[in-house]
Amino acid sequence: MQAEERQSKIESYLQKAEFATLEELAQALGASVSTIRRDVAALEEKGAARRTHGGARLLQAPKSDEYVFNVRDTHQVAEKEAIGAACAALVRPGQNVIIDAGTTCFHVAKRLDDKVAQIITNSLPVANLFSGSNRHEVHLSGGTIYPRLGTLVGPHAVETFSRMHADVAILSGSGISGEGIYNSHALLVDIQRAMIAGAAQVVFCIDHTKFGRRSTFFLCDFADVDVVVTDALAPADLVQELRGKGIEVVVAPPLP
Amino acid sequence: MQAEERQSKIESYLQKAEFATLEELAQALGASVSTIRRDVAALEEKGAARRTHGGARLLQAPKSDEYVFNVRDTHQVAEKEAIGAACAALVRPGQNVIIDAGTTCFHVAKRLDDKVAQIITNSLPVANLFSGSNRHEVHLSGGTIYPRLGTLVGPHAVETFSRMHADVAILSGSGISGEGIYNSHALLVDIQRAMIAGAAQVVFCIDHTKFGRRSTFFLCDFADVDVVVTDALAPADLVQELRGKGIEVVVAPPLP
DNA sequence: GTTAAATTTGGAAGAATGTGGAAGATAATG
DNA sequence: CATTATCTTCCACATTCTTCCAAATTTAAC
Repeated sequence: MQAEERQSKIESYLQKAEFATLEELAQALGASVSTIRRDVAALEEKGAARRTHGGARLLQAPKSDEYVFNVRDTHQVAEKEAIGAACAALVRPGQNVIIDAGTTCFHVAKRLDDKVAQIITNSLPVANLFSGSNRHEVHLSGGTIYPRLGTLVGPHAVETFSRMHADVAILSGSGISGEGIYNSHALLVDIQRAMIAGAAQVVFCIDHTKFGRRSTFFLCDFADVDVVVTDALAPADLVQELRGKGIEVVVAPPLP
Repeated sequence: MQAEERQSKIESYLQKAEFATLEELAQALGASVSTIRRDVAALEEKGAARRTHGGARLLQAPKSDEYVFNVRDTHQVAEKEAIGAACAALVRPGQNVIIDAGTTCFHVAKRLDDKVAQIITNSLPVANLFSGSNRHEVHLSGGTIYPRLGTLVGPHAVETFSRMHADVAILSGSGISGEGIYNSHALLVDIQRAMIAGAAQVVFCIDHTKFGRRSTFFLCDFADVDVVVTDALAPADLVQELRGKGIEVVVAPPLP
């Protein structure tokens, strides 16, 4: 195996795990501890990881903070809370909703309260949020847990959504441009497409930092989208452009 | 485990518990009190926690959005912990296991550590337990959350298990008599039957208070059961009777 | 296609650091 | 004030790091 390939595998291992011992990495990649040590040193040099005694740790939050489920480390909390409140206000009492994984959608879930009775999600944090409540019926998709993010992924998850239907689907993405909406995780794209197909109304919650950005995977174009909820800092020209395409754009006012 | 990882785990433990004794942390993380003391000192240095006599406390009030599950639990804790340890000892490294919902099985899960790589469950607490670990692949069944218990039930859950296979299934019940094993929740019985059908070896963890009791629903007879794990207070005559039927009965010694 | 140079890899020896426990000092509790 | 628990400080031991070297692999040259 090439050194570069190994290093990129170490990176993605750390993306998932946050920490890893050299021993662990050596075993996972089939290389010696010495080699891994050198690789980790190179990654540190490059600024991609930090060396610790006995291992390595992720230096910075993974490239898309969107799916990291640690509220402490999240950015744009105020904006996301505002978006959460505005988006929850769009939901009419009694509707059943699909809620995507990710911090932005989690903030919507927090604001839903007793408005909705049925919730369908692939997010462990959302499931935990409602798990104690007997006023909600929560359907959790099956699937494999993506570590650290608490998101259920894989074919089971896709299948669940392709067989369920809801009045509203609340989703998020990691980029939005004139062409459509993007996401940075390949595993999530299939799931989100199934969510979109299964919902009568599709709402995307996207904070201003994602505007004008295209990330790795194209998710859908605007024909599939009914509403976009964003915050007050979203660029006015792009908002205007979206409205021109017939999308309802809700700009969430900052919360007091 | 490396120092940084341990410290980060201490942080998230404190997020859940707000306060923790060093003893408690040492036990939860499998390190000595001395080491934990040093870690907590480092966290204080960093400004992430505050040292107190005998333990550590969170600096700021816990964020309500944290990914939460209960650290402390219910009745017969000592017995359940003993059963958990004894049952986990039965699992051979590298096997993949199905884990049932319920507190007894949760204690087994806590003791599995790195022994198993693949875990299949319908329990939210078990899923949360492993959700941060990169060393485990956790498959969560789909289904509807049964509120109080954090258990996934319903046709989706049954279907998941009827399509998956494992080396060992670890289950619990609410009653055991000469005829077989019982459970008090109708919704769980179908799921447990699917778990049994999908596993090469079936292990039941049943504490002594359940012996000689029959509860509402008959789950299975002893033809389906390979091993029963119970605690030292289980009535000797019933244990003998089970052994007479060819069941391997493991009586867990009390933990020191 | 073969040989030589350069690079990468895996491992070993001593240095550095982390870990667990013990003894006495200090603080909490009744 | 006596008793218990916890803290500090220290030490032996274990793990990991650095540095070096030989073998293996890749690249370059002929």
